[in-house]
Amino acid sequence: MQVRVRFAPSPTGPLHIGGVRTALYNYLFARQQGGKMILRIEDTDQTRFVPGAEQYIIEALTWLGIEFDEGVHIGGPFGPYRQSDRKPLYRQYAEQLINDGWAYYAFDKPEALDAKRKEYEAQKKTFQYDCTTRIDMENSISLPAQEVNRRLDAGEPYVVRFKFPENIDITVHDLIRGDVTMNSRLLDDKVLFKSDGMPTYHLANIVDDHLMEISHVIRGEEWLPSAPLHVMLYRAFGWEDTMPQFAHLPLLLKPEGNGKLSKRDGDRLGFPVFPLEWHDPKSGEISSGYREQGYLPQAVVNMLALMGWNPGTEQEIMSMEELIKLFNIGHISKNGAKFNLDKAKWFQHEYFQQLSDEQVADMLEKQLTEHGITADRTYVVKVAALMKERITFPKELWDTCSYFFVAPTEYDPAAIKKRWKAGMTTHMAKVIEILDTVPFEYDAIHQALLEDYIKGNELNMGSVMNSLRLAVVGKTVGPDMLTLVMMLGKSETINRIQRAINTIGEIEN
RNA sequence: GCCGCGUUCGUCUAGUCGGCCUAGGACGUAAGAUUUUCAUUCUUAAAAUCGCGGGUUCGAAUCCCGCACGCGGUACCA
Repeated sequence: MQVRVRFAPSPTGPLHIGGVRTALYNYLFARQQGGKMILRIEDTDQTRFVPGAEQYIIEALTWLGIEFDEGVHIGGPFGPYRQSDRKPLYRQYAEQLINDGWAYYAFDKPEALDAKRKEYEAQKKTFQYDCTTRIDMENSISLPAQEVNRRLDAGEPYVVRFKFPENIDITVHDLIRGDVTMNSRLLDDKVLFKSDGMPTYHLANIVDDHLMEISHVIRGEEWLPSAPLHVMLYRAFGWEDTMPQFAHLPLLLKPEGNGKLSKRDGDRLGFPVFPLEWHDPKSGEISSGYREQGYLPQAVVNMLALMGWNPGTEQEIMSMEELIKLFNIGHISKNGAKFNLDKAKWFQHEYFQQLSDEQVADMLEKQLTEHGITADRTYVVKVAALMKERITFPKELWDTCSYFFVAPTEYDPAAIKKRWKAGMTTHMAKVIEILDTVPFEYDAIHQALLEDYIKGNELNMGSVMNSLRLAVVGKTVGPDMLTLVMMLGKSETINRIQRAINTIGEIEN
């Protein structure tokens, strides 16, 4: 049997990171099984449509390297792949269910249903449209056939509801959780077909999954409660023998406390919950994205893959290719996972280190341009190589290595206090003298400055070298001091030291 | 309320049909080593009486029952 899986988001806004994980798991499974990955847009709720959301979804998954074989953006033999484009298709299936006694027309107005719910609520009960209450409502079961036909002919709005059998156990076999059984008595007669002529999710997803020959439905746990309905639908249509297998994924939880990860949490705790930055077309609100924060797509993929799944070994760093090889549904965990920012950063750091010097140089060059600086490519690459291991995000580049390109204009007061001791101006003047007289080569300077001058005079290595660093860099962080001096060149280094001597001056302590 | 799912170090988790678990790894944390500084790297440590209570068994994190807690669902939303 050909494995065919689908990712079926609703274009109601930016794709949530939990949705991204669902897409990823579908993708990994499809690739590993040599199957097909399909993108289907579930836009049956026209009131929730958000412009740009569909494009966002495609762009986000493309950025992450999650590719499709068929879908709304590339077509395929089972199209169309947007449910609104399949609208004419669904009515006949709803009618088929009615004709076979699996569904019925219901004419209840939304206000009438609301009133009913309130009435029940007043008695501390919950109204449910089911086998015990449908006889009291306005539908083709409670109303005489004549009346039903009259209303239909008169064009009265109606919905189609599923007619759950009264008391049967329905078992859903879930690949992650095993058998889950629910009794039909507790399930309500869900609306299958809405009065606006569109199907609900329940009808559309069964019809489409069947027509598109989907073999495995891998989706979020929030669908588990309605899975029995879906199983019943397959049964009602007579498609049970080709029904897809189900796997309900655990939820992604917020980092603190409990509950589903939401947009708010991300903004509050300083990490994105969306793959890409999102500009809300209505409110104008901007939500940050992993891409814009500088996360590498491989890092996001790797991190997401391990939130709810593991390869069964202790390996944690895995490329997409390895994930595809190693992925298996059996190792998906049952419990929800809390998002952990530190771990996300760790993955990012790991993948950032795998970048080539050239790639980091590209990032750095872009930032230099923003600061109006042009520099020699070879020099930029050298800086990139030196700085790479010290940072996690591209945006840290400029802040941590600007001194390679511009002289410091101020000196860290804390560092002055700690390192610039009495007599330091004399030592710095001596450093200038050494740089000026000794051949400007790493080993020669090293010998003259570190060995002969500092060690020879039993000076404090930490103090002198850090003061030198303070003078040249402006603060006491950075790569190997002499490497830096060699890169800056003789005159630039001397100028910087001289300026520091003039600016900081002699300290008495 | 009702229904369903879940519950192992702070976090992600290993643990697949009971014994090799005096519960392993990773992130984070702490200490140390290396380094002229920072970062990296390396070493070590602390950290879960396996939600609680009962069983079953020679033996349970692993099986059964009850309870608690958390989450999800309970829309003409997906």
